[in-house]
Amino acid sequence: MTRPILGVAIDAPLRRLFDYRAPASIEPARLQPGQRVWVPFGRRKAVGVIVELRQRSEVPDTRLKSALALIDEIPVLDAILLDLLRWSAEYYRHPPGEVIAAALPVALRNGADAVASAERWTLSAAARTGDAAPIGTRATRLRGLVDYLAAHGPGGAAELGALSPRWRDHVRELEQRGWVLRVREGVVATGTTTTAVAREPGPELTPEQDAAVGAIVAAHGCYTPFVLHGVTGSGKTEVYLRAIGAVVAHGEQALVLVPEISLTPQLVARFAARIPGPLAVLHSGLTDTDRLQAWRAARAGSAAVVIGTRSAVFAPLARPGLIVIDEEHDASYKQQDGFRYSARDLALARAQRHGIPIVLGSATPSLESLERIRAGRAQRLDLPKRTAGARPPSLHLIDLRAHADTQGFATPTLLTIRRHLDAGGQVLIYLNRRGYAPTLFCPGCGWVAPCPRCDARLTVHQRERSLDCHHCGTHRPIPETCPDCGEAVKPVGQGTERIEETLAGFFPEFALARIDRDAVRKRGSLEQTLERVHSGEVRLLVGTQMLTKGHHFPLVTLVVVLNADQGLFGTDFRAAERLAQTIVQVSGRAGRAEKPGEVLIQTEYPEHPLLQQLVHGGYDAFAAAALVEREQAHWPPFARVAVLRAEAPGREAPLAFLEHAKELVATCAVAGVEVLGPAAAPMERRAGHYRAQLLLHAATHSPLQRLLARWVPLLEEAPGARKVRWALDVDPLELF
DNA sequence: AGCACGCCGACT
DNA sequence: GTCGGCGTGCTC
Repeated sequence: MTRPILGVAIDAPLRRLFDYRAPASIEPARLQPGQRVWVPFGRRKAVGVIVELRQRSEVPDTRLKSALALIDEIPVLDAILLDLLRWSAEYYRHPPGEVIAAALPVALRNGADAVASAERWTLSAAARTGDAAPIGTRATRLRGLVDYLAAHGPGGAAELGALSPRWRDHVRELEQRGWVLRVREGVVATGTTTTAVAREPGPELTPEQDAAVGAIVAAHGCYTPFVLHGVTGSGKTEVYLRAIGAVVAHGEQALVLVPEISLTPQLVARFAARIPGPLAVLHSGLTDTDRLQAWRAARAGSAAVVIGTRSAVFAPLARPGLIVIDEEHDASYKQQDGFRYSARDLALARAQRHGIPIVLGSATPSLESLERIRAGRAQRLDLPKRTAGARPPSLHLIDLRAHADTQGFATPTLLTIRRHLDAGGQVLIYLNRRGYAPTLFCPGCGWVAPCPRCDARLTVHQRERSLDCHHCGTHRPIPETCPDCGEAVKPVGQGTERIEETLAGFFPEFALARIDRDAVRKRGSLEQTLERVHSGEVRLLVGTQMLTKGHHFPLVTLVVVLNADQGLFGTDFRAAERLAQTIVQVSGRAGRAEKPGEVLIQTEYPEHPLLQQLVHGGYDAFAAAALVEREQAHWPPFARVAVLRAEAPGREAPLAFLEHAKELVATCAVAGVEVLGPAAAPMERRAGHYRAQLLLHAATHSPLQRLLARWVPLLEEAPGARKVRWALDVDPLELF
């Protein structure tokens, strides 16, 4: 076999592979796709991943360079992962090097060793034959190390460290004098595993849980997608734990994906207490070293369970047995910049390639997943009842037009809060708007404080005494008076900070806490607040979305949704789905223990069909109706869409680029793809950039993919493509 | 993305 | 006279 050509992916925004001659020193038989290589790239050195081995290259011989060195013997990407990543790069039309980079820990992207190794020291041949430089008579520490190595053979940090506190200095000195040699040896990676704790026995399963576990276990070794629809408190996690337990008992590994916000130490502790084996954790808060260790433990198979956020979908697994996606409807599974992949969709593709079952769990399954069930592409598992006899909460709509409104609260709402507090219950108030007030207003001339860099208003933060833009981070002091007319300005509207103040005025005798990004900014303050809530000290809890994810509040008997209307008339086809999910998720915080829960939803549109369906038929009724609407309107999951977004410092450039892009669609000669726009984004200016987008719509996957394959290369060449920042989003979560 | 080349403004 | 601004081009 002659020196092959390597098709190499390099972490650069270029939609192609780069061809290199194999390194001269490497036997061709050692080369495999998935290995990393050092390559000369432009005027620098880069780490690349071999994607293909070929005999020929289209690149002229004169321009072809040789790879410098092979980094791995064992590929960092096995055949299945590499295939998944190649498919992803095509599907999302994203540069292959960036796609592969997304799948590897930073340390590996920079050339670190993929195999865990340990340093050991051994006596050199020179030391044995007496040729080493002499050690002085007073250097007893050095002598002691040499004697130890002579008596016991090679030693590592643990053994040598026991001999002397400054052993590293001494060993270095011995190395310099030629007495010892350093050797690296591969070891089994142990990774970021939690310390072993006593395994707790699980609770007894309900018949529904038992049936769900049975179905998942029976699918062992076969690609079988399950959608586990379990109402809040029905014990989804228990189902995961049992199914994972069975997989681990088979000697296989489970991969568990969770939304960013819910990967808390408590969740990890719960898994650690129940899984009979080491756990590797992968999330964005880890150091590069920790990530590398967890990655190694996953690949070596020493981690029985790998639990992580979005990017953990690419974690290597020595013996894959099961994939679990918790809260599969959660938006954090879709990467919102760069390589815009859906970890949920890629996990399905991965499970299929491995031939293993996958569980998508949620109390509010995405319409995509519900349609997957209807079309027979997933098996439904239901947990319709709460465990421990807890009853589902009752939902009531409060008509904001029919009742007096006191600083955001309708009178019946205040009376109900009073009733629950007097009965000893805990009350949770949900408002998805942090800060004190969304606007600073001048009653004299009508001026409102604008963000200088966005088409948005600045939010008043009373405690910080600042005006903040929640879109670009602009931060400035609150003016005393109107800059236009000089009159005194005042905050208008409600944010969580103001709601906290209002409630403190209404119910001064009850302890109050707020949970939102501002209130928990300090490290550990979230834990402290949660502790005060769980102890029952706090009686009124105000918060944003942060409250609805991953936290359980068993003492809460009343949940109030202050304003449901923001999502009711959204321009996005997913607005209704998101609102329903939010309401159901926040409602699920009520009445988890033996106390029955009550939920009040304040709205100006109590007759709105979405709210009526939710209140009277629950999430299932809502979802069924929403799916009918989606089908009639030809939106996903009954159609495929992609969005081309562009932004630039000037207003015209993005629109001009998208207009040109639209004309290029026609030259691609692909039937069955409709182009809508271009249109400015609803908030056109953000952080000083003007934004616009173009929507592509097709009935099915294949014409859209055929078009994108021809279109995106044209976009890269297009004049004006360098004047804007553009990005393609296939299967976007948000249209605007 | 990096990195270099290249051509016009305010400074030692 | 140079240091340095960011436009343009290239990476097997």
